[in-house]
Amino acid sequence: MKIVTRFAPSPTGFLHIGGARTALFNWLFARRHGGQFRLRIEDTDRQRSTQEAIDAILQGMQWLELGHDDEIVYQFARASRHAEVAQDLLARGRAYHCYATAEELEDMRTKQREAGLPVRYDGRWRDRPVSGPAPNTPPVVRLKAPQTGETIVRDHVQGDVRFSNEVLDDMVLLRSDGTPTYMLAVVVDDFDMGVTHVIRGDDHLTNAARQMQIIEAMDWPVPYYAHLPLLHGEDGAKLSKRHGALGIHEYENLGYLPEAMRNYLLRLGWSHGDDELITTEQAIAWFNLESIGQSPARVDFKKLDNINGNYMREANDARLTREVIRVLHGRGTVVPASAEDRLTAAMPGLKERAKTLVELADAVYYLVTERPLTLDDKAKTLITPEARAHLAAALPVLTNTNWTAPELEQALKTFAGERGVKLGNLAQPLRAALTGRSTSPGIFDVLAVLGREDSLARIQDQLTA
RNA sequence: GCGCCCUUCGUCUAUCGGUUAGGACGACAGCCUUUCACGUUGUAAAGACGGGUUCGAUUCCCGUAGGGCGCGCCA
Repeated sequence: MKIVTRFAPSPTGFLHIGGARTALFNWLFARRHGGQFRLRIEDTDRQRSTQEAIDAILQGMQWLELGHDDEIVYQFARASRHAEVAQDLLARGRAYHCYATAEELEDMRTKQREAGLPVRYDGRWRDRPVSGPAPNTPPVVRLKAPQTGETIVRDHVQGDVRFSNEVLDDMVLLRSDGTPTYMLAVVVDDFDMGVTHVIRGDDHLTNAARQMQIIEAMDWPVPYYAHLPLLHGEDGAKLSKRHGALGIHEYENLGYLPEAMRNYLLRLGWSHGDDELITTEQAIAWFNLESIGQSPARVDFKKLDNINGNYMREANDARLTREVIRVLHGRGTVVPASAEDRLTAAMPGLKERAKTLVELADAVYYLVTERPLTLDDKAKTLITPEARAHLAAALPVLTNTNWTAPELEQALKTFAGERGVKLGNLAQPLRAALTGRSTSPGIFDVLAVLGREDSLARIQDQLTA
């Protein structure tokens, strides 16, 4: 069987972390089986769907590198096909017109609530003879759902989930204005797109039962279902802006690498023994529905940071240089072209120390700023009169040393030994003078990357300051 | 209210009836060290509760509690 999965977001907001995970799982499953991963924009809610949201979703998926196959399906454009299916259902006697008004239904629900009864459509138009007087209001089309027996969703994550048909009411298929509802549209589109596996959030589990009723009324094949437990925020509460329901593009701005994000998202609900760092290639080889957990997970930025740090260290230096320059530009920082080579040269030492691109950008201050440097507070305290004396004395030694990290190290260690000063007491002031900060990559690497001229001048700056 | 789902360290998770309940993040402590990281060693840390089934339950069943989702002419 050719496997087809789909990601079907509604463009009423940005792509958040939960949606991104759903997209990832669908993508992985399709890739794993050499199938197709399709994208469908569920824009049938004309009031709330926006082009901005569509763009945000597309950009988010592009950033995550989750490429879809085939054309994007825009659900609204398929309204006439949906209506056609509704007519078909009507013709088969599996659906009927309902003339109840919104007010009437609201009234019905209120009464049901008050009486402590389950809130659902009571089927008041289900068996009315068509020959009766047609009311003035335009009707909706409702599914004539089975009233006895049960509908069983055979879910790959949740197992068999049984719903008594008594609790599922006759859902609206076509609104009074002739437009399709979500329930109908999903079923028709999934069928037309040849979707074999529906992988989506847990919040659709009950919908699955209702959708199955439509599918069965049409005699269509029921897809395999996999409903993913929802994601919660760090505090366990529902995902909200504070802790995770950020648009996925925010994670890009926060300085995360897409491959790290994928790894993190994958581990939220899916596992492969004790493996934590899982490359996308491995994920494609290993991904399966059986290993998806059944309980909801919380987002944890600490863990994300850690994973991102791991990927940063593995990342290519030239790439990180490009990325950090991009972040710097975003901040309005001017990066001289000459700094690019320095950045790349310093990258091995820099990336060891950063968990995100943002941290990386913070750390490259000394490479993209022209002297004289402005020292931060901690660095200032390192430049004591005694430190100045050490630096002054070291200057001629440095001047006469071959400018490579190993040779500089050798020279300065010897110098420190002869002077009877601990290397740290020399290295820290040196670090302050060269980088303007109290922390940086190894000081000999800093010297080497900065070069003789700039290094000596920066030290000189602190002697005369 | 009705229906459905979920419940192992603070967090993500492993375990597919028999383990000293494992790993990772985080925390704490040590080592390494020119700073910060990295790395490394170690410590603390979990089966919600109550019943069953079984020779034996974290694991299977039921109930309770807690959390979540759904119950629209929204998606």
